[in-house]
Amino acid sequence: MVNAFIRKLQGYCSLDPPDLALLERVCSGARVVSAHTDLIREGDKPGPVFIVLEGWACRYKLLPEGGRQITAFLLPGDTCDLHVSILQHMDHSIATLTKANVAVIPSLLLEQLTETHPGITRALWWTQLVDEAVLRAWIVSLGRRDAVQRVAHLLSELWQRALAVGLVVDDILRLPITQMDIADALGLTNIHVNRVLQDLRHDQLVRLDKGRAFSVLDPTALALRAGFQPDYLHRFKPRRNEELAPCRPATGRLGRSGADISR
Amino acid sequence: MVNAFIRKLQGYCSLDPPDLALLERVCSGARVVSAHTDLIREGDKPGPVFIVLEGWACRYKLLPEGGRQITAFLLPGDTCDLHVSILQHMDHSIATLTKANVAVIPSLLLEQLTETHPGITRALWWTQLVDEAVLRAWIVSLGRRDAVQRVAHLLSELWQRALAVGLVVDDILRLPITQMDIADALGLTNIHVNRVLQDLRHDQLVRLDKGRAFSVLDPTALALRAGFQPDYLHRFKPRRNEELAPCRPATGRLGRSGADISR
DNA sequence: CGCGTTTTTGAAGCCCCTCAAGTGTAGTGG
DNA sequence: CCACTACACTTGAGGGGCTTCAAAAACGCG
Repeated sequence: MVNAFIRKLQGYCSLDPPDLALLERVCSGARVVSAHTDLIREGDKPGPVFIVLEGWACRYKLLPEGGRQITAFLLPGDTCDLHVSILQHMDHSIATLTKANVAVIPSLLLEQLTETHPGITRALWWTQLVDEAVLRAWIVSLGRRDAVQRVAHLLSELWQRALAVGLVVDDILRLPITQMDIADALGLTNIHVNRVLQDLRHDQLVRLDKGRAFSVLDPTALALRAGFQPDYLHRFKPRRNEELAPCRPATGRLGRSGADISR
Repeated sequence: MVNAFIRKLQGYCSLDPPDLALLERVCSGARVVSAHTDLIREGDKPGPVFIVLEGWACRYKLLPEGGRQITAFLLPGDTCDLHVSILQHMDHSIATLTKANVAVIPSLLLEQLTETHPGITRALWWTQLVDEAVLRAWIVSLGRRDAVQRVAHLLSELWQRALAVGLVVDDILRLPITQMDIADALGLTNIHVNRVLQDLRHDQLVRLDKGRAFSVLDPTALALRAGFQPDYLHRFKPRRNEELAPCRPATGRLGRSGADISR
């Protein structure tokens, strides 16, 4: 089976066979990292670029008061930023949530790679734009959705992203994360996340499995509940659950047209 | 006076005189846009790249139910993403908040520019990394800070960014935005923002001026109230208010070291 | 089996929202 | 100059969603 990183990139762009082979080789030197291990910490000098090949990780920031806010989940195929190395220090930490298989690419190597392979460069740009779009969607959830919608939206997003890298098997996505992780991602308490999940379970949208992992049962109904519109993930390859049609939001206060601005 | 965009880039990197002249020329064809005008809308096909030279703008998303969530404020010197043009459609809208002066750069021109001028390219990478860091800080605010801290943090961030482009005059930063805008940015109601601002005014941290604009009076105390740590803005040029020393947050649950991962 | 972690349940309370009204300010036109 | 309008800001009362605190049950791993 092709690795998750390549599989994800192919969801955005068509890559030439030579590019594919090159990426395959670059990722070959992966190493296993146990669960709950920091790959890099806030304040550290940025080092190599990480690519998660198996397992789950997250970006997070700690508050002076002791709280933790997760700002992104990294699934297999996800990377940390391309150009972090030009910064003096990390402004957030990255840690594994489960045992993970992580490719470690020297930033210099990646730089050379992008300079000589425009196809790969373009695919990486795409992933970065999607990462930013995900951050914005995260903000919308935290700012304007209630707890049920937040959980449903997060699960819907993870479902779509998991589909893209083949993490959904038998129509089931197993989430190897705790309710505490979800709470820290959504700005809630684990207690309230628990109650929300009970609601969703009662409505047959998710299920709690053995082994501290729950599954998404009905992604369509879940997306409906969340007000989830998958456009922002910017995938162009056909995906399942196409019935989640993008709906244009009602026009708001800022109604004046700016069409003439562009030209 | 040099334009805000160039001034901002110089806060990150040293640019050669020829690069400066080139940027100056690229920005010369700016146009005036009246307040509350969409530069581009969610769903639109991405067009040219905008650079705000004067005035304020914001990125925002509308919800199906009608709410608005602002995900970023664009100050003079700020741009929209470099590579948006490779996406099929915008996942968010960008609108002016005040009357603004906006440079409109064809994406093709910008592409050529970056291919031939590595210094400019590097500076633009930097701004993009900072934009992402700002998004993450935004998430932390929405997820883990109460209303007073959120407002104080936003004002502190805007203060620092305004300093970088010379928007702070006589130790005063005028914010030409409404309390509604702040509310839509912070996931609050305008009513509650109003009460929070009254608290901050009572403590002599901000002031309400004539002409629907308020000023930051005591940025140091404000930053203290917010738990604001300016590191994430990644500026290397000396800035004022250096007394806001970055403090390393307490180590959290994810304590295991991953130092050995990097090499 | 035993212990740490995670999940679950209950009760009390607070932060912020909703609804509703009222005040102030700027701009417009008679 | 003053009505008239539109918009932003302000104030109050009541309610709900989520938190905090506390403890028990369930699970998983050595």
